[in-house]
Amino acid sequence: MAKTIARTLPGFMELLPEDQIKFNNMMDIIRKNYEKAGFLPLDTPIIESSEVLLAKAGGETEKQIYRFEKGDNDLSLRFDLTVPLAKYVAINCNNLAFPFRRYQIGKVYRGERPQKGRYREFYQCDIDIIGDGKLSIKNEAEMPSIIYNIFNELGFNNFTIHINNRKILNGLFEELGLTDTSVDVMRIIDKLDKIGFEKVCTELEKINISKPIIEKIVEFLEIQGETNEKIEKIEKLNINNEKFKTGLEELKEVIKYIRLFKVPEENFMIDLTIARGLDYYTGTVYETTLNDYKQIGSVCSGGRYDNLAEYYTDKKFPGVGISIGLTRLFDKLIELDLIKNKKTSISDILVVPASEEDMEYSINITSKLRENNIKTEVYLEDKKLKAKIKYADRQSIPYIVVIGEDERKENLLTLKTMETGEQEKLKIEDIINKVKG
RNA sequence: GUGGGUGUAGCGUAGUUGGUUAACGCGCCAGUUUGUGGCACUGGAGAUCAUGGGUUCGAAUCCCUUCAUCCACCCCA
Repeated sequence: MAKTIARTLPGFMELLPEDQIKFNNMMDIIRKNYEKAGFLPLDTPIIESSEVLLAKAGGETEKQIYRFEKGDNDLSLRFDLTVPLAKYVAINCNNLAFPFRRYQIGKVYRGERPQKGRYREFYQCDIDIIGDGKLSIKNEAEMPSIIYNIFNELGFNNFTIHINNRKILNGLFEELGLTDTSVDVMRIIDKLDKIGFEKVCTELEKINISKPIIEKIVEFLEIQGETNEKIEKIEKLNINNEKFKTGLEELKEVIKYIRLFKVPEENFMIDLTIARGLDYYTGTVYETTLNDYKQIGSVCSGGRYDNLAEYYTDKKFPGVGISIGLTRLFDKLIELDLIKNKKTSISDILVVPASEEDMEYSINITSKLRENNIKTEVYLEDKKLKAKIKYADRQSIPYIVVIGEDERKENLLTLKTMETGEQEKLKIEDIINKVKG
């Protein structure tokens, strides 16, 4: 029979068990930290009606969304977790306690040309806090503290959470008379870390921004110093624009509470150059970089938005959220060989019957070990002993228990530590203690 | 959507002034070792050189087609 060529679509991540274990470990850390801060789990369907997903029409999402028909239904795969959240809140707002703190970890889909670090299916790990009508700005300070805890636990210490407030930039643009082009200007500024000041200026010239104004923008973006210094310098500019002033006040308050949430000074900074491409952010915005690996780009981004569910309801739901693009993050970390090889096996012990006669006894031992919460596998195939041991080696299982005629007669088990090759005959209780310890 | 690169065993590559049986490393399987994995040694399996066509006495190598894939831009996580 002619066989079909087995292949995985480009842009889809598929891992070997060893890497999948590492991936799951990262996801567990993220989930644990989200729950530690009191966020509630949420899962929504991967498929939604196109009407709902595309309520906010236009632009890139429409181009990149996977859309299809099944019968008369016009369906789409979700391209982020925020839009489904908006729908969910609009439907369930009467049954939710506000502020609603939810986390969601799930796959999202984007039909783009795949390339380095860009996937068509990838995991997003989101948290959002949604207010009913109002939401305190203090929530915007809590987000960085959660980011801090996660990246700390993931084993990075040299990372920076960049913080800015969109109102500051928008206010500045207003003051400079750039109302029509502010979105474009924002997008160009967002590329600063990638293409540098010179090219940003060229790009700005291209969209007909005059040189004196470009100079003013650059001058503003180049403000340097420690957090408090920066705030002072911004204040000294005496820009008399309401939006700008509000933004600055908000930024000051967020900084104050970030400190209260115990984010160390070296792990956050005011960064006037981050703008974020997405248009729905209205206030505070965040990006997080690993400073030793800046080429990765932002590993966790988010911000404040004023009206989450505006396309589904008249009620106002302001919110703040962040998202970790886990698939891309993992991909980069693997590429840079940055994931510490803690443990790549699932089982702690492989029970190895020396021959078929030892099978019954071995299965009993396996059950006992499992009853004691030890992750245990038993090798059931009729193969040579060396093949059985090789299996444990391949799976990086740290211990094997060999059971043969001698062991059964003596009522002792041979425990072999794979890494050192040492082996000793022990009672099952001793093995349980040793492996657990 | 725009522009560029690349397709040779499972993976990574060598082989291009066209010349017999396509080479190497890793991996895989077996044996040396019938109660012991990694290391070493020995042997083995595995490739219609992406596809279709053309040029030629002769094509992995030159030309064209198609397909696949990668990178960059756009945009984003």
